[in-house]
Amino acid sequence: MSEIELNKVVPFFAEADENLLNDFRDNVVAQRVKAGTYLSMEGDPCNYFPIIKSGLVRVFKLGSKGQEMTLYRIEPGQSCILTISCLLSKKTFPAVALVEEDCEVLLIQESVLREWLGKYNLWNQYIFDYLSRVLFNVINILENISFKSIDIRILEFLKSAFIKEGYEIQTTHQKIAIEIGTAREVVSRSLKQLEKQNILRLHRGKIVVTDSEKLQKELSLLQ
Amino acid sequence: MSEIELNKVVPFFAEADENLLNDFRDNVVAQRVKAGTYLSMEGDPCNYFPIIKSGLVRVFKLGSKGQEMTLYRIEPGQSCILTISCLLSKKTFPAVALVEEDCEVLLIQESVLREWLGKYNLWNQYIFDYLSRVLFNVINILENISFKSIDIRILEFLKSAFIKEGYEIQTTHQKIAIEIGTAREVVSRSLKQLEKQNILRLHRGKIVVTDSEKLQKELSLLQ
DNA sequence: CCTCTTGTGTGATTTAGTCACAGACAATTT
DNA sequence: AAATTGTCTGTGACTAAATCACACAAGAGG
Repeated sequence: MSEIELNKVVPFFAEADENLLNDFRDNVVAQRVKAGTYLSMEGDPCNYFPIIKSGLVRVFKLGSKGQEMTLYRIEPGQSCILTISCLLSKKTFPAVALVEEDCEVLLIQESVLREWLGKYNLWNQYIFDYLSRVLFNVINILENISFKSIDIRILEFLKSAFIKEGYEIQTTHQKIAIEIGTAREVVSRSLKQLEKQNILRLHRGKIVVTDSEKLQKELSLLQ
Repeated sequence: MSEIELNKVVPFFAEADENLLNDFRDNVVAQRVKAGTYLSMEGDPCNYFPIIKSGLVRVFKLGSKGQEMTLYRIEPGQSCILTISCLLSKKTFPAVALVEEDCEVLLIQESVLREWLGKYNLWNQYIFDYLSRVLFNVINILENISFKSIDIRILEFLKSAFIKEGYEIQTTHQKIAIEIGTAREVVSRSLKQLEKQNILRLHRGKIVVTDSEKLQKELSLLQ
């Protein structure tokens, strides 16, 4: 893997010295993984530490009746922080990691990871940074679930989806349910209400925002 | 502070070298804090990194209507991992830290913390360890809230309280509610049911377990 | 013994989650 | 073009949990 390529994928390599770069090149195994495959299931032992070079992975909790609760996503340049925690504390993986978009994954062996943690401070920082980011994220999810109403959570989801995708939001009610941690029917009913308020129009696999200001107003009204 | 004292408080100092120990002695400020004081509130900036030498601190999320949701507790030898994350990522504290039992707190300045992270690997490990422990804990709370019924969560609380305290559990319904993240009335009603099943007897500020086997049986029946 | 604070009990109501289906839409096959 | 299939959406009925609004009880301190 060329140096230029590395820099693009993992930002912190821009600051890395020769030793770390060489070490990285020598010890990393690249692998392609198709969308739909499970990188790990609840209870799996962790042997390799993965960095996502391209693609998208969703990490979520699975309930006994198939309910899902998204914890975080891994984007290019990021890594699965739960895997690191598991590797270092010798626990098993406490969630499910599912590839959402075809991935190129860089794998690093446990022993190598440990060695690098002792050797390279930059490496420590990189991992530390993601670990606290995920912790903040999970605490935020906990806050949403504990203290905010379904209506607010759906409006917030729509708002951020609107910012990312624009007026046409490509998603299903089921997918929204998984993101905000509730049941599909609940999402359907709440969306129907918003349609009656002329904030949006519902279609199969698509939501069209018709009045983004009203959406914003409704949100600030409720919270 | 003597070396012997340090070892007792923070286990990893047993393995520390002279440099770290000296550095620690030179840069740490000890402070006493009374039960009931708030170490930090939501949105506070973090300036010092605290290690709890004695006492007990509860870190929790506070909802808009005063609802509380315990995230984790800090026991002697442990530190407030959220504070570290905040210090290093320059975010504000995302929760409330309340002293439950009188504390002796060791304070370390941000600049010193950063220096040590670069210098001492043991120090990195210590922080890393707590960070992932809290992350696992918060994910576990999330799982409980999302997927488990109130009855199960109360039975699990009682089980672990029984293991810690024995047949007489000194607590209030409100405190249980805060621990498992629900409302006081919900706890009262569920406990009343358990009393009707002759699993326990309710008193003011105290719950007496009368049939621990039945408690265990009920728990395995439900989950 | 009275007063005040803190803790508990309970009905009524609202919100959210679960269960059980009925259709609806779109892609593919016949 | 019609039939088949899988996925997505809508909705009523029911259950679980949270919220609201009190009444009352127990114990601490004067």
